[in-house]
Amino acid sequence: MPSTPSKRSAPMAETSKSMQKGQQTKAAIVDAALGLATQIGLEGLSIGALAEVMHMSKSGVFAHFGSRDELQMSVIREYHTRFEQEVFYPALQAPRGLPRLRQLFDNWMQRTSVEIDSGCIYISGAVEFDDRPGPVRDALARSVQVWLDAVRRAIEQAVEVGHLRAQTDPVQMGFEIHALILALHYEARFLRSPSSLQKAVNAFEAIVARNSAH
Amino acid sequence: MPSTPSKRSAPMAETSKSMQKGQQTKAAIVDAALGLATQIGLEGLSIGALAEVMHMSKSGVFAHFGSRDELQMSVIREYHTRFEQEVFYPALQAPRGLPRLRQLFDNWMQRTSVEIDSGCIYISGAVEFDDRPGPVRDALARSVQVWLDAVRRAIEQAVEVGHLRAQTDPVQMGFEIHALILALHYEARFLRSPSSLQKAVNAFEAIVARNSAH
DNA sequence: TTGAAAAAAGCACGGTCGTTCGATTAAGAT
DNA sequence: ATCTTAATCGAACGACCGTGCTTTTTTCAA
Repeated sequence: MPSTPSKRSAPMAETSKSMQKGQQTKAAIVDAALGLATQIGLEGLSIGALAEVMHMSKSGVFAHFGSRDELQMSVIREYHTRFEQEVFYPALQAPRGLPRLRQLFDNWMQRTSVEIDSGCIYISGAVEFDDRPGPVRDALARSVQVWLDAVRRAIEQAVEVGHLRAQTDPVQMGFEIHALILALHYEARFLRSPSSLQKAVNAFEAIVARNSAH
Repeated sequence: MPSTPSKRSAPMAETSKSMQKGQQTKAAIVDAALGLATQIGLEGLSIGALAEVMHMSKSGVFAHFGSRDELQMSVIREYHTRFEQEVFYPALQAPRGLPRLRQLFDNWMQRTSVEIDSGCIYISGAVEFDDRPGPVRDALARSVQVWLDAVRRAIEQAVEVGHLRAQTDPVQMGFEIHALILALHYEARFLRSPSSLQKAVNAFEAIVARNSAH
């Protein structure tokens, strides 16, 4: 019977299908680690706490990764994958140009809204690793950059198809959109300020209007 | 001879003037602690490391605060004071309205630029404490809110004196300006993306233009 | 069903953490 | 110069950290 032994209900990359027991529990560990990391940050993520959640021994958990860095990078990879699945790919169904850009922002904001309760490791990780060189920082920065580049490309397409003015600076516009997400996260999650979501929507519409053709 | 025995050259609230030795070294400790906290965060700030910097024993440092929370809150208070001195008060010399708002943003951005090397505890602290209730979180959130309220008030004044359109939503505009600072910090400090400062300036001008009278 | 290989556990190590407490030194007023 | 008080030190505590080893358990195929 191919029932998954995972304790958490969140989506997992692969379940049991032609997986040895090892990879299976490793996936479950990464899943739990991601849950912990979004709440207390990548730095706050400890192997002991993770083992407790998994009902395993510390060394049992540790053996799957070999180092704390590898554990953190596994979490980053998993987060990257889910971000792609939830935010990026679904937006590709919208037509090129403004509709797709709008969909990307909507999905992004939707995800950020969820993360007001759970936290976002692209944001918390940036603060935790901005001064700490190493492989984890590199992996995180690369992952973020991939996403920001995707947003910029969507803006460029919107210019190409004539939805946005030709003088639109895609990098500048990407910066401004990214800023809205950061402020939404900050004001909603830390300051518990209500209606932050509406403010982000308003600001996005203003940015689009300013760069719109006609 | 009233020379200050402080090891660091950063500005200190009070030096020796009618200060017992205790308060004097406490001020020096807070000064050093602020320096550490801006680099590695309030959470990363450890009493042991602080004692080493101060050439003191752990317990000697600890005795001045009685708890780690009190140390962190002392750092927050000190940061608040310096932020006021460097960003807020100087801008009050500019005339009410758009000039003062511009000056506030300039000073804020200037400070953020410096903090691209040193870090900003209003930003790092937000992600460190967004899920951790307690007195430190409260002190930090209150301190941030005081500043954001000051920015909002400056916007309201700009509306009152007719520099900005009457339909301008000060809370909305404050959100958007705050967003630029967050993005500047994120992209410059974490992603090491160049010309982030110029992007923030451009975006600010666009926001002002959109809300300007005439 | 047996046996090799993989997974997990158990235990210990050196280290850092915040905090406590008693002893020791320095400071400031008389 | 003395004495009280404040400031600092030194050592220790329990807890948690990441990691390395060895042993036990589980898995999976022949």
